[in-house]
Amino acid sequence: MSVAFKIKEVTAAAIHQLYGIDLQPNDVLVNATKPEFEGDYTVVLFAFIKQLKKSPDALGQELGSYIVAQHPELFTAYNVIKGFLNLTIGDAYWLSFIQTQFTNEHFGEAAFNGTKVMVEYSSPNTNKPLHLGHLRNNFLGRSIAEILKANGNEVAKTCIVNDRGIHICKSMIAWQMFGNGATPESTHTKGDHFVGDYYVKFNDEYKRQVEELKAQGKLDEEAEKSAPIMKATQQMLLDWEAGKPEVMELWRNMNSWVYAGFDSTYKRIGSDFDKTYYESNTYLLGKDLVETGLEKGVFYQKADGSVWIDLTSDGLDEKLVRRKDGTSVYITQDIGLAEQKQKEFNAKQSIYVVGDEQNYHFKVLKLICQKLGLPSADGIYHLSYGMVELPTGKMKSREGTVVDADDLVEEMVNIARQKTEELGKVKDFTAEELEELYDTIGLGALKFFLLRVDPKKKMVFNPEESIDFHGFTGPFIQYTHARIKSILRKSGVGSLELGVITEAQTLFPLEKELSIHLEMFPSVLQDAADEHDPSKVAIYIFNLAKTFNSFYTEHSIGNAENEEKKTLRLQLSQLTAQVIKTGMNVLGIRVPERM
RNA sequence: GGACCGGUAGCUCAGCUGGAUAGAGCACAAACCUUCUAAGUUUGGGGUCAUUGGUUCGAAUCCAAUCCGGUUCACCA
Repeated sequence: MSVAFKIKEVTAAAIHQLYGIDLQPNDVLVNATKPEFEGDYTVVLFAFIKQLKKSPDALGQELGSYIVAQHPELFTAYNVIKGFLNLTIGDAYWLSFIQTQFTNEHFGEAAFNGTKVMVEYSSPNTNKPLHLGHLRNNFLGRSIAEILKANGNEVAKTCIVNDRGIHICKSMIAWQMFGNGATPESTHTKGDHFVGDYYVKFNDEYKRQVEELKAQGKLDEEAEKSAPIMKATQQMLLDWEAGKPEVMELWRNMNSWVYAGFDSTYKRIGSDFDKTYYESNTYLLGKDLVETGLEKGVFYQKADGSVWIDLTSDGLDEKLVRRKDGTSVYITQDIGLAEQKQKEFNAKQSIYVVGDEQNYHFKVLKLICQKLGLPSADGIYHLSYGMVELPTGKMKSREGTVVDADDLVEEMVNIARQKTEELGKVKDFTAEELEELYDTIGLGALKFFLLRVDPKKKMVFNPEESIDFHGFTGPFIQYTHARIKSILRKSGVGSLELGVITEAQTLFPLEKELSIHLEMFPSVLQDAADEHDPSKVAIYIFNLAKTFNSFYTEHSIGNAENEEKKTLRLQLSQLTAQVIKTGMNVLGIRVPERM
């Protein structure tokens, strides 16, 4: 349990004892004490003064003296300023904390709690390669899965591949028209890029045909509808649904190229899945649930045969769940898939990592599942994240303003290579070790950049300015880790064989500050899981690294004033490195031993 | 038009269950490597927290209105 929470408990208990008022620990507001005041943690008293009819100062004095007297093992002093009760934690507490945790490689992680959670993420279309937006999705999904694991959950990662539909047929048609039998192998192109190029070709040709028809005097809408290439694409979708052999073969071929491309990108960025669903297998799911819904009176049928649900009483609209031709729509498939996943995994919570433009969709999905009384309903959680935008606005594939995932990863790794070479600190590394280091740093910079921002918020990426390697960045934290490891190596101690601190000693401010930061780690991990927000971890780790670097600059570790101090500082360093490693790992970022 | 999200330093972002003088990083100006990794540290300048009103001991945070930006409300997925 964290000290901050203990203070809440102790304060609530004290108020109960002294004034007979029952409080929950979380009714007590506890903050870190501002640096300009004496103390470590501050209890904010204003909330209680009305109820207790006491002046803030009197209440603070009474509470402070009571709490300190009751818990001498924890507190050594208090002071009251205005309505703030500042408490000082004794050095003995921090020393004991460091002493008991510095060898704990799982510090911060919770014990297995038996809860099953599903995380669905990535979910690409097979008509074009991954871009920066997908990277945010993949990093978020992977990270939230790791954060949940660290909090004791059993996590299953899933992916739904959107491998069918009109957009896939567009690439297929364009390949038939312009491909001349080319393949990724024959053109030495990565499969997903190869197929994506035909998607672009489709759009170019389509635009050309529309212009041509308009020049012949047709109206916009008519031209768009009657363009031969669009008609051919629509026919192809019908042929696909009918299972026409040559269309199926082309479809399988093109998808296999895309999958090969995706696989190599996934491998590089560290995305993996316990189970992959393909929409071509799941798009018919949910049909039986439409019948169920009709029987239960949750859905209703219109005169033309289409089936709807009326959500106006929930403040939403009417929503179609089955077309008049009897085919199902997106939401119906999703309901069906939710049920299928529920049957397969029986998870308590099912997290969907999907962009915020689908907020409405997931609201509706959950609502419909609840109205149908499905077991999956209450576990549905939409982890909604904002778009990654360019300074000029949204990325648009049609306007060529998309930041390609593979290109960006490559660029980041190249920058890492260049900077590492300039600094020249790892000249003795083998070629393989160097490549691994460049990957670690380049991808670390990229992942940290995308994860350090609150997922809910949209964010801006400027391709003109490369992602930084200084300050609030992945490499800064990786560097701090490598630096600590270097110190530990030079001090000639193995990780588990540091001495015992026996004497009570006085902590310097930065030693204490570092201890306080370290002690917060478990509650930060828990908070990140509760909020589904990896940025909490990113921000925390950054502040920890910054605190360590100040501590490092101020105090010598290997040549400390005496053996006691040396032992303490080595233990502090060791635990800091451990927390950085665990924290970065849940973000999906590796930390090097040297850089 | 309805619903939802956002607007904090030149830029990118924290802070939002109301609490002490609103914080980081980048950029800018300067200082610090014969001793543990300078991808570092320290210092400085930089703010009408979109606007207006309200709630109260106290508002960047809550409420209302307004302005600006975004998303969504498809027999697309």
